Amino acid sequence: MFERTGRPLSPQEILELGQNQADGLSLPTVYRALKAMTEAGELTTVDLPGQAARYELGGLHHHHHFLCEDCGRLFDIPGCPGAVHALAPEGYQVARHDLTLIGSCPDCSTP
Amino acid sequence: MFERTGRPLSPQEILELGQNQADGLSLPTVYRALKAMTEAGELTTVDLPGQAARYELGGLHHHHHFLCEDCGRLFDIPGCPGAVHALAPEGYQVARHDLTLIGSCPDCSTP
DNA sequence: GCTTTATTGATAATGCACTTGCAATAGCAA
DNA sequence: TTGCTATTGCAAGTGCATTATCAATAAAGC
Repeated sequence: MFERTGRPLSPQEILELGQNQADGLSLPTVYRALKAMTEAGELTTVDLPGQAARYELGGLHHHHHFLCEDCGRLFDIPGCPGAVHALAPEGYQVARHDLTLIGSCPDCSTP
Repeated sequence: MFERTGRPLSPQEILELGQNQADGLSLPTVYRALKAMTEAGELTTVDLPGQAARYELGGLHHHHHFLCEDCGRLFDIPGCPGAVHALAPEGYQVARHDLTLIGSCPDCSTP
């Protein structure tokens, strides 16, 4: 019950991975484990619009995500354009930000 | 039935605005109008994770959004850090990107 | 003024992600 | 092995945004 694939996984993906790995695994069990691990700080949540949330290991460096429109997978991408907070107009206090690149991953862009 | 408040509105917000403006307005009507106007290209959709979608006028310049965690409202912010696409690692083809700043709007940060 | 058509509102239904209740199973100590 | 506790799977249930249904009302045409 550990996710080391290097990219954020959705509950469905976790379910399928778990089922492939010999043990039968059910969706409620996935959600129960995710909830427990998130509360324990081991995982963090990555929310996407209109889709199920993804989960990745907590304590990672600040980074952003790449969403492949073809396969629906989400990837971590390192780095961050520094000037982001300066975009906020006068009076807006920025606590954090969220950047997602959308396109095709290597697997899907070179068929 | 036109939204010129200068920021993206959720169906709920549109409903409340419409109801305040003399006419009784119902949620199905809001969704019907939004669907028609979106298909006609007059509106574009702004999806947020875990929340109802927002709608804003189509044909605006490239811009991003600011989400106030206190009041839940979404605002337009001009500009864009140019170097965004360069963040993608080798092999990832970026079609577009999505940047959201999260924090407190002027109304909420100075009570 | 009266019939036909379109639009609206109220309500119920759908789809989806996620959660819960509960019986069955696994793990483990004695 | 026996009995107890914790975890699991299954199936049903929640909550929410969105959509369909359909009668009623408003607008348009005659």
